[in-house]
Order: sequence, then structure tokens, then C-alpha cells
Amino acid sequence: MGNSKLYKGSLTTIILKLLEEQGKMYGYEITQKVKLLTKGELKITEGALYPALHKLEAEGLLDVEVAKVDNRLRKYYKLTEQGEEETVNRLAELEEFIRSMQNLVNPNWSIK
Amino acid sequence: MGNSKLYKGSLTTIILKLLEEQGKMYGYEITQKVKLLTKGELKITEGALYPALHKLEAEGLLDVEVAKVDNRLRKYYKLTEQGEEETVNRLAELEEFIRSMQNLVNPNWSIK
DNA sequence: TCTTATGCATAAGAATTCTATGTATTAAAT
DNA sequence: ATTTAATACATAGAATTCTTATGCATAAGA
Repeated sequence: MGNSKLYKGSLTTIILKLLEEQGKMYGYEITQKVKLLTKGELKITEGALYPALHKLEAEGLLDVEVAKVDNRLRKYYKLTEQGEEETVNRLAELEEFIRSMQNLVNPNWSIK
Repeated sequence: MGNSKLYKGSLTTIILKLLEEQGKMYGYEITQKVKLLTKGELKITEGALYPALHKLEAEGLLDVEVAKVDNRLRKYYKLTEQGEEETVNRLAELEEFIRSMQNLVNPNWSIK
């Protein structure tokens, strides 16, 4: 999660969520998408991303499909059925976490 | 951060914020306060808390003051000047992080 | 009297991430 | 034409953070 030191543990949730809405993505694409969506705030490093993808795959949450584009390798990942279920759970947990943090840190905020 | 699995890196920010608004607190008090404020959502374990406090102290962000109450030891921590500055920075980072995550995960939310 | 609550602490291990490095192709810049 | 940047994958070693387990000690409650 690059230079913006904060908050380990959110990477897999980000990956799952992106795959949920994009259908399928490859690693490099994920790093660029996150950079774009957060205006450079979060930078996913390759050393974090690829092991995370491999682990999610090993856990049965992702499927891989290899493609060759312009003679370059791409590994497209998509959610398995189990992955879709897990995504729902992780997002709910993340939302709870964010609410808790807001209560702790700035009770004036609220999510609408 | 106990059973509620999520998100390493937020503990020190929580500690700093609580000390900012409470003036001074001791370790056990922090665990109880967090449990209360988050309705049991976040449980800070001692194995995480005490090392974190020691580190913040070593970094010069906290000062300690030992007290004895009912023949039991208490170590009251409070922010140093440097700690107050750092708290402002960390809270700004946390807010940025939360906004980023919301953009990623649920663009329909917003903080008001 | 036994258990729970209060209050501190550390050690070993797990989990996650960062930094550095490696390979290879394509596109852009000099 | 050649160097650099971008694309695309990967892993190893170190650092950081947290969990689990354990330890000591006093006070309060069952």
C-alpha cells in the first residue's frame, strides 16, 4: 500500500471489491485503477499485490485465466462463487470498521 | 485489535486521538474506553497496546507518569508537544484514508 | 475461596506489507 | 538508433504490526 503508510489489512478487501464491480482484472490493471480512483493517495506495490492475489487464489476466492496481449502475459482474475460471498462479508466488516473509527476519531462525521 | 480482525496501523492513531481529547490516560483505561466507544466492535489486546505505548514513548510522542491507586500501579500517558503535532498529521492521514476507501468501496457514501 | 476485574509486561509466532531485485516486451523519448 | 519509461509478471528478505499465550500482582465480588 505504498507510501501512504496506513492501514494494512485493507488490500484484499480492495481487490475483492474491484473484481466484484469490474468482473475481471489483471494485476497491473488493479494498481492503475486504485491509483486513479484515489487520485494517487493509495499506491499498491507489486510486492504486496501479487502475493495477495496468489493467496486469494489459493483460498479459492479467485479464479485465474491467462491471456496474451501484444505478446505480453496477463493473468486475469475473477471472483469464484465463494469469492462473491466473502466479498459481501469483507465489505460489511470494512463498513463497520470505518464507522467505528469515525466514532472514535471524529464523532461529528456521519455516513449518509 | 482483538477478534474484530481488521486493519493494522490504526492503533497508534486511536491512542493519540484519545490522549488528545482526554489529556492523560493509562493503558487499561484506553482498552475500556475503546470498547465503550465502539460498543465492543474494537477490542484492543494488551499484547498490542503496551508495546505500542512503549514505542510511542520511545519516539518522543508520549510522556509517562507513574501513579499508585489503591496499591495498584498505573502509568499515565500524555502527549508531548511533538506528540500533539503528530496527532494532527495522523488524523489528517486517517481522514484521507477513510475518504479513499469510501471512494473505492462505496462511492455513494460521503462524509458530511 | 474461587473467579473476575484491574493493571502492568513480554515472548513467540503469524500476517501483511515494503524494499529491492529479477525477467521480458513494447512504446516513447532523445 | 539507443536509452528510458511503461507494461506485466514474480520472489526473497526485512520490517511492522498484531495475536496468542503466558506471567506477576492486587482488589473486589460470588
